[in-house]
Amino acid sequence: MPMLTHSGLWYALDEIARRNDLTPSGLARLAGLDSTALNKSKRVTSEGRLRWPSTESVAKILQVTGTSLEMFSALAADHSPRPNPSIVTAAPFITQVFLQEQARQGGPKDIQEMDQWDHIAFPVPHGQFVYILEVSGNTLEPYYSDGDLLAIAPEAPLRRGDRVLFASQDGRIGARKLVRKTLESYEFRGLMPGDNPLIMAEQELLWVHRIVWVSQ
DNA sequence: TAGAGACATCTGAGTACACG
DNA sequence: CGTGTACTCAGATGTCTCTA
Repeated sequence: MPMLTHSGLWYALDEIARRNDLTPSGLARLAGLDSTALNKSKRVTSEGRLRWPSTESVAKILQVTGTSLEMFSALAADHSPRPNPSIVTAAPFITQVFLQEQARQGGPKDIQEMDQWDHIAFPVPHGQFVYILEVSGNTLEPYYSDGDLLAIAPEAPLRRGDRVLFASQDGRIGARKLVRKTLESYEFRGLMPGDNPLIMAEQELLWVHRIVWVSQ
């Protein structure tokens, strides 16, 4: 169960502003709050104590932007810290368009062998190989939007509740939460409560990789 | 538009007390 | 003894104002 963290909550509010083409000040005004209510300076006191927006303020922001509580929770959870992160200085950096093209061609099965892409720095669990996927288009919405970066650990063991990225034999790329895996199939759910389950046979899938980090 | 300080207002924990 | 209510007050959040 993801925790609602201070950074995650403020990240979610910033993301809601960004997705509505607003600055934090603009979002605050739109919600009927003081324009400085979402200032960076109002998030931590001069003594270093974390400040949290009231539930009333959050409710107003969700209402005026038409953002569901589920979406807000998902945004905040996406920014929750992973346990024992370490800084990986380099990882293959590929686009969703490229990944989809590879999936249509029946691959790639072993992304770790790819090394001709850009590299960036980001935090991931220690010692795991990862690659960075830049989301393009709207095929992963509402979970991930154009320009989001996902760190994918293709060799990480899959566990119940993991967020995963998968490629189907017909070239589709999808993001879901893994509910269970049997010998013959995978059962997924959407990242939002109430999303319909998705059951895919093992032979329908090219690969299923664990999402270990998200930067939006 | 954002940052920062001062101040107003609100919230909730703690406490005391009454009542069944 | 358990529960409900009223009160106090420290701390937290929101607003105002000024500056950059």
